[in-house]
Order: sequence, then C-alpha cells, then structure tokens
Amino acid sequence: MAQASVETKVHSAMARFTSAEARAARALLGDYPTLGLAPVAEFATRSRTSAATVLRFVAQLGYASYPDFQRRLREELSERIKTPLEKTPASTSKRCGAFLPRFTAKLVENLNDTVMRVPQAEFEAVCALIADRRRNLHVVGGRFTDSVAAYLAAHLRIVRPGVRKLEERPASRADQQLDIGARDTVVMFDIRRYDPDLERFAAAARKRRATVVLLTDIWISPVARHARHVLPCAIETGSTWDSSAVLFAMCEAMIARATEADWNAAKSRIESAEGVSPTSGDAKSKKRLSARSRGRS
Amino acid sequence: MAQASVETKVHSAMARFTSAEARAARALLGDYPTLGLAPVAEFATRSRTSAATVLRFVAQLGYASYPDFQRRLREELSERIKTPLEKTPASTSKRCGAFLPRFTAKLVENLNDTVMRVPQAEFEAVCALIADRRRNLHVVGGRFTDSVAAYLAAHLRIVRPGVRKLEERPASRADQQLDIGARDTVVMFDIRRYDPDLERFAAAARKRRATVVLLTDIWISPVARHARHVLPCAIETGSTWDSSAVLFAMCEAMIARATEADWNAAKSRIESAEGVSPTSGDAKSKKRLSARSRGRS
DNA sequence: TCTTGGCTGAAATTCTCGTTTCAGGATTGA
DNA sequence: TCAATCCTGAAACGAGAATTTCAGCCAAGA
Repeated sequence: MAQASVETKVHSAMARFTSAEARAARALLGDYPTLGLAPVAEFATRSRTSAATVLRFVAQLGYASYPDFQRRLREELSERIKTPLEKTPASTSKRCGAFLPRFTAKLVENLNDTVMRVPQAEFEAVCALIADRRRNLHVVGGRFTDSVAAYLAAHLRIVRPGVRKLEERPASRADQQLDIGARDTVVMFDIRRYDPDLERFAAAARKRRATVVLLTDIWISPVARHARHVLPCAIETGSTWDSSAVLFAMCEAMIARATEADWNAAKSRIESAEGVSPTSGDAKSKKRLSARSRGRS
Repeated sequence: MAQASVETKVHSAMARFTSAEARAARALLGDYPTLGLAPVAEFATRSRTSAATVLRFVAQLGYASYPDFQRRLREELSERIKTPLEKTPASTSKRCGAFLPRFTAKLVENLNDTVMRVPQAEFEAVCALIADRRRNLHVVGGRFTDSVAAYLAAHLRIVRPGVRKLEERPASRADQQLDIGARDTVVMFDIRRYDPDLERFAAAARKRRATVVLLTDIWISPVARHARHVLPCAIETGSTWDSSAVLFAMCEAMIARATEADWNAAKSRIESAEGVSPTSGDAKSKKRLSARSRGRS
C-alpha cells in the first residue's frame, strides 16, 4: 500500500492506543480532518487530553512529527476535494470495483427502487397504524426475516406499549395467534421463498378482525391476500442470497416516523428506558493487555 | 453579516490586491482551502511569493493574524464536511420531500460514507476469517444490534458449521464465553452508547486467544482495543435513533462474500438445508464447540 | 534622466508552538 | 498486599513559526 489514509491508520491502530490516546483518536474521527489541522494545544483541549498525549497519538500512527502528520492530512484533503462529484463509490465501482462497493451499489439501487414503488400514503398509513397505542401490535417474521421482525419489535417496544414479537417456530405461532384480537395490528414479513404457514397465519389473523400489514418482495407474497397494507421491497443482489436490507431500512424508517409522530408520548418512555441501560460512552479500560512496543527508528 | 466565507472575501477583495498578493489569492483559490492551512512558508513557496506577501494578503482580507485566518478556514471546513451531499436519485428530495425518501437518502449517504471508510483489505480479511471453517465462530450483539447479530449468525450457519450466536443477556454471556477457544473467531457488534459489558467480554475473548472482529460506529467502541479487525459504520439519521442499517448491509455483504469465497463447500450445505428447519443445525455446532474448547488454551 | 512612491522579499526579531522530561498516579502481576 | 510497570499531564525547553524591518527594485511622472 502506497499511501494509507490517516483515517484508515487510526482505525487499524485503534487497538494499540491507550485510553487517553483513544480519546484523542475518537475526537479526531468525530471532526475529521479538521481537528488534526488545529494546533496541538487545541487538539488536546478538544479531546480532553494533554498536548503530550496528542503527540504520542500521532507518533503511534507512525508520523515523524505533528507537522508531518498535518501535511498528510492536507494532502488527503486536497485529493478528496479535487473530485467531489466522482466520489460516489456506487458510481465509480459498479462494473469492476471491489466487492464491497459493488454490493453496496446494488443495495442503494434496491433502496431507490423501493422508495419509488411505495406510495407515500401507504407508508404513512402504516406508520400511523404502528404508532397507534390503542391497538396491540404483533410482529411476525419468516425464516430469513425473523431477525428483522425482532429488530422492529425491539425498538417499537421502547416507543410504545403492547408490542409482541411472535416466535419463529410455526408450531408455537399457532398458539400465539389466539392472543390476537379485533382492532389489533399484525406486521408480517415474508419474502421468497414464501412460507405457506405465514399465509395461514395471516388468514387467521384477518378472521379475528386484525389489520394485517405486510412487508414483502416485489413479487408479493400470497400473504398479501389477507393484508390491508403491502409494502413491496426490492431484494435482489445478484448473488446467492436475497437481501433483507431494504426490509430492515424500511423498518428503521417506520420506527423513526412512528417515534416522531407521537414524540411526547414516546419521549418519556425512551428516557425511562435509557436510565436502565448501561451508560458509558467513555468507559476507561481497566486492562493493560500487553506492553506496547514503541520507539522504532 | 454573520460570517462571510473566506472564499467570498477573497473574491470581493480581488480588485484591491497588488500583483504578488493576487498571485497568492489565485493559488489559494486553486487549492482551497488546503493551501491556507499550510504554514506561511509553504503558502509562499507554492504561490511563488514570499512569506511577507502572504501575510499582507491575509491582513488585506481583514484577519488579525495568520493563525486567525487559519482558524476561520478550519471552522468553515468543519461545517462543509458535515454535508458532503452525494448526489443520488433519492437525495434530490432531501430537503423538503416526504419522510421515506428523505430517510432513505440519509441511509444511502451512510452507506457511501462507510464504503469510503472501510479499507478493502480490512473487509476482505474479515470475510476470509468468517469463511474459515477451521475456526469456530461466535457472534455477539449489543442492546440494539442483537437482531443484526442474529441475522448474521442465521445465515452463516447455513453456509458453514461451527457458528454460534451468543445470548443477549450479559449474565448468560459470561458462561458462554467459556466455550471460546484459541483460534476461534468472535464477531462483535457495538454501537453507541457502548456496552461496557461487551468490552469485558472482548477482553476475555482475546485472553483466550480468539480473534475478535468488531462492527461499530465511526466513533469506535472501546471494544476496538481488543479487536484484530474493526469495521466502522456510519449510523447517523438525524432522528432520535441511530441506524443499524449499515451494519446490517455490511453483514449481508460479508455473508455474500463468504459464500462466494467457498462456493462449492457452501453449496451442498445450502441445498441440504433448504428442506430442514433452521434450528436443527444448532445442536451439531454446539457439540463441535465444546469439544474444541477443551483442547487448547 | 532623475525622482518619487510603493511593492517586494531577505533577513532579523519575537514569540508561539511542538517536543521532551519527569514525577505522580494508576494498573497489573506476584 | 507490595513492587514493578506503564500511563498521564504539567512544566521546561528549544525549534521553528509568524511577524516586522528595511534595502532594493520597478513603474510612472516630471
């Protein structure tokens, strides 16, 4: 590698840093590359360390001096600014690039496809349903979408009461469907290959007068027959696997929308949940695993 | 006027400049703002003037001193970097559009950010590790990333043997870490606010000579201290919640890559798994895991 | 041509900034 | 628990930065 970017170096050296150095590293990444272009004293203040620590941090990265480090930052900056338009990795590397950019480009395409496909009114209607606290909410996933369902349920549970994630195994779903009542909402996930069991489940839910929302692929799962709202997502990747990333993204959008829709109510719930959760953005490491080898020549 | 940008000031003062000053101005505009962040001497050389001229140029712009001028440049840079504005079909409606397109545009931005940040070699190294069947694989998620971890584990389990997803509760994780052996791989997820428990877990894993891979946000979880490989992901959405979508996408990319890397081996597994329920692979892998962990230290 | 006024950059000066040192404090291993 | 080791930041130090000075230079007008 001719020129590893400073940022890359920081990432790969992260493990070697002591806790004060890591604080400097994080501060730099948080305001990159600007903070590194400031004088040492300012860097130190803003990362709540000392000048000496910043110098050690820079040395650890392999630069001969602070000015040397800054020169590198400026060089990078020039390069980056020079090509502001062609920088989209999606466009540059679609045909022949590395795996990750290529794959990502496909996902972006899927996202755009999906956004075009889903009518705004439909999306808003679904969000409103999901945010409605008077309705209990049941979330059901298929074989490959179970974790996505879990993610949706986990977040909505923080925002509002009455959220339940149904178990994955079809056998236990049969029992659980007894809990579904009229005026409840059921969010289902089903992408190919479609699960016949889910269709039965959806039929039963509708019979109980629940409102069914379906997230599926663009070929539309048979569950749609029983659903009030359908959100079709693009899932193709060109590889062995279909992608659930768009379903996941859709869920995040729904969560965000539902939270924002009823902010005051959600806020207090979120805050009380925060209190329980572990806090420590800046946990100091209690361990020194090994002596660092410093001082090369 | 609140704060005229430096560039604007240069333009409007252009008439007042003497010829040497104008040379300095043109040089700055030609490599903006980088050249201004360099020391006076370098600015002078690269604009073929003298240090004194550069100082006069800066004074002419109305700045009290050269450092003062630089501070302004840095402030601008911070602001500007914050909105890199990649142009994507979805992002046309970023400002005022409907919720879903706006949200999606943000995710696309995050994806692009992340792809730029992650070195190709790092990604490939991680995929190779994950695909390596000689190593058992343990997957651990944090509070908000548990479902993402589950998704990764569920798919990898189809591709290869020896995959285990650890439970969410820290208490049970403590027991489970006993199964981690030397030459195992541990994939961890930790985004802010970071879970101090996960750092302890990572430290323990490393002590057992396992190789730790971390998926985190761009501010880098303290877990990184113990990790061999770190994949930093952009997670900001501008809303209440951080987004795990990029983590999810990264997982899909890893899954796709790992599958493709060892296609023949994966193929037969996938085919035989098609008919079988997803839970049945689990018993087998548990056996492998405990057998393995007794052997080495 | 000579003079004047002002621009320019080399060199001197000043002082800020980067660097090093060291002692106190924290952590680890015995 | 105690010693050994390592991390950390305050302060001293020295290098190199910004700034100022000034003599030379050029252009324009007499």
